[in-house]
Amino acid sequence: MSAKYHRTHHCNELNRTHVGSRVSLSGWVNSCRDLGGLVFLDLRDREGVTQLFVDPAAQPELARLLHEVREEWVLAATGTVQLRPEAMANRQRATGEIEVAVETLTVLNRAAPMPFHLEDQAVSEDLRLKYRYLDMRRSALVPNLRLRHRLTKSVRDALDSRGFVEVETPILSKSTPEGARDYLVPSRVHPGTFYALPQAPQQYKQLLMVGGLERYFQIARCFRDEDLRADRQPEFTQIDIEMSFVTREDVMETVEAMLAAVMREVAGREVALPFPRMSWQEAMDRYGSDKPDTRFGMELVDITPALATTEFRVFRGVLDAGGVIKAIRVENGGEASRRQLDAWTDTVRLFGAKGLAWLKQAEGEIGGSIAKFLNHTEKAEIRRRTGLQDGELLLIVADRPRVANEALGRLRLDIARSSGPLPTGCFHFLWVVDFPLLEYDEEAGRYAAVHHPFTSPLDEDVARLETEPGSVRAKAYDIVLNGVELGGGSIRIHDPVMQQTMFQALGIGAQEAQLRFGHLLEALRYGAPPHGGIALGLDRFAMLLAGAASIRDVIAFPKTTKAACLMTDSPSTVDPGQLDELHIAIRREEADPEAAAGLVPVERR
RNA sequence: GGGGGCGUAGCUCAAUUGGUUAGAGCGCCGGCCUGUCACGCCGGAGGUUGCGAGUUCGAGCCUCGUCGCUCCCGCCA
Repeated sequence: MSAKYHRTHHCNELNRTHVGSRVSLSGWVNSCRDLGGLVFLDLRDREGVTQLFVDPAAQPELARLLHEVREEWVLAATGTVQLRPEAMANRQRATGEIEVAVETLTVLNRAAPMPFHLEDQAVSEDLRLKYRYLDMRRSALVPNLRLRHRLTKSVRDALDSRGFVEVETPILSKSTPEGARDYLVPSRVHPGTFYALPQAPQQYKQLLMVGGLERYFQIARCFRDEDLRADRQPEFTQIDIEMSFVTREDVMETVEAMLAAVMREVAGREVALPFPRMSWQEAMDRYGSDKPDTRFGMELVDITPALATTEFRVFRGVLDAGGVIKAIRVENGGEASRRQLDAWTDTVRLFGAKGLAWLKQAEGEIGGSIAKFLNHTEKAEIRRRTGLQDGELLLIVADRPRVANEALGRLRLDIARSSGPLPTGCFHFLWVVDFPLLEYDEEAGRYAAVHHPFTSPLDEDVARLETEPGSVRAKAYDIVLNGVELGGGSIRIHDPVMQQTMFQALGIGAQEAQLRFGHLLEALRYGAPPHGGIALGLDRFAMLLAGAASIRDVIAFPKTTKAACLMTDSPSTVDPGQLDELHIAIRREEADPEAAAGLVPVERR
């Protein structure tokens, strides 16, 4: 009870109403200002900072102790709250009007000099990752983790109140051929076999529906051994949901209600329901993306009709090959420099576009890189379709629809982001529906599932599954927030025959289907209810709510883009004995004979 | 797998055309200081310029390779 670090208050609590009270605080030394005849010490805990005050004349032994004290030492202090002199109040802080006149001070722990300034906003990220526990003491990370906690709790409450049951599914799972690369875990007791870490609890949650659970959810850790991005980590968390006896509308309504509750509780915001819905085709046509950011305009305009009879060779070639000519109109773009246009050209080339054409208008006249190839009618028609005005710029890509859309979609985002911050505190939810069911994979020479192989086709498209598979749409839906894919789901196939048909369309033979998905196929035979669900990226959601630039900022211990943990230095080599037990031998890499021969220690850094 | 950016003191950065002993601020160590709040002032220590080759009379700077961090393309059912 009376431990020396017992606290009566936290460090963001005391104000003028506490003056005269005897209090105890514990925390870290944020800074210590020894003025010689006066000593101030800012004590910090997770809630805030309180100034401690010591008068060396009155307490010489305390002053001597404080002389030793350094940044980030851990202290417990007891003293009396006193008002600061009027002019000395710090209005920046909740506790700025008072200070604690110290009576006893205990050093709970010393601290080595910090590897970086905790207050320094410019510290490199690898250093922050190596000393994540110090990074956490700074202002940004802990509030993000607390926000994430509130988010998770709010999700649990919202789903619980709607009859959902939280169920844990196995982490040691089964490898499946479709989808992302698996993280594998070797089996000790079954030599030569492997578990896979789940990319998602997809099959388990469907089996829970067959099991009659009806409403399932899980805050589920998922693992994918693919290359990283600012919004992609090798392990991440999904809000995983599955429901029985539901249509797409039922799932979307449930998710909307949950998201509205979360937005209210976590962000204090009311969002209008239902969320807007847009077909995948419309999203691609208007925004060049299957996750459009609808916070701003600058939509893609199809100017193909204006150029249907063009004799400009480049455009003619594209049109004759079945391509399209699309444009975005950039307000205030008329002044764009050559250098800027070159940079934009590089951007569209990333997506396979051969080039970027541009037009601009000044004093009613259209000029630009391709102006001389267009006749008067074509220019007028382009102006009519795009609304081009003086001082504005038109960026044009002529290519296959997919290339033109994606290139301009990216350009649209880049230009919007570079021409000033996008509206903050603004949350545009959007459903994108009617995704294609299948997509032709050039490399594999077969169709692949756009969502996953358990996704149900639209009823009206089923007939085309075997004749024209590329045109079949899915009972799938993505939820998009501010241009970020927050989650996606679908109504699943619950008919074993349909599931077999789907595997066939994917080029998965009956034998392989049985080997990889036999458990699911069999389960569908025993009275599987119609069911569907969704999975939402918890990390991305937290990132957006926190206004963070990367999901690393809302994950306590994230990994680098090479999937390494700089703090624990994982992955790492293991004891040969461990490998023996797992029946695993490390193959020597040909590329580096010295390292393979063990002449050079393998190091990372 | 590919492309861009970055790598110099504990941290953040500088260093002219390739030229003498690689500097500054903060931090660290020592001292001074009665109203500070990233206190201030004086003094001091601190460097394998990520690593390895090469070019050169001479490399932090140029070339090649390599490692790490990061952004993007591919990839991510």
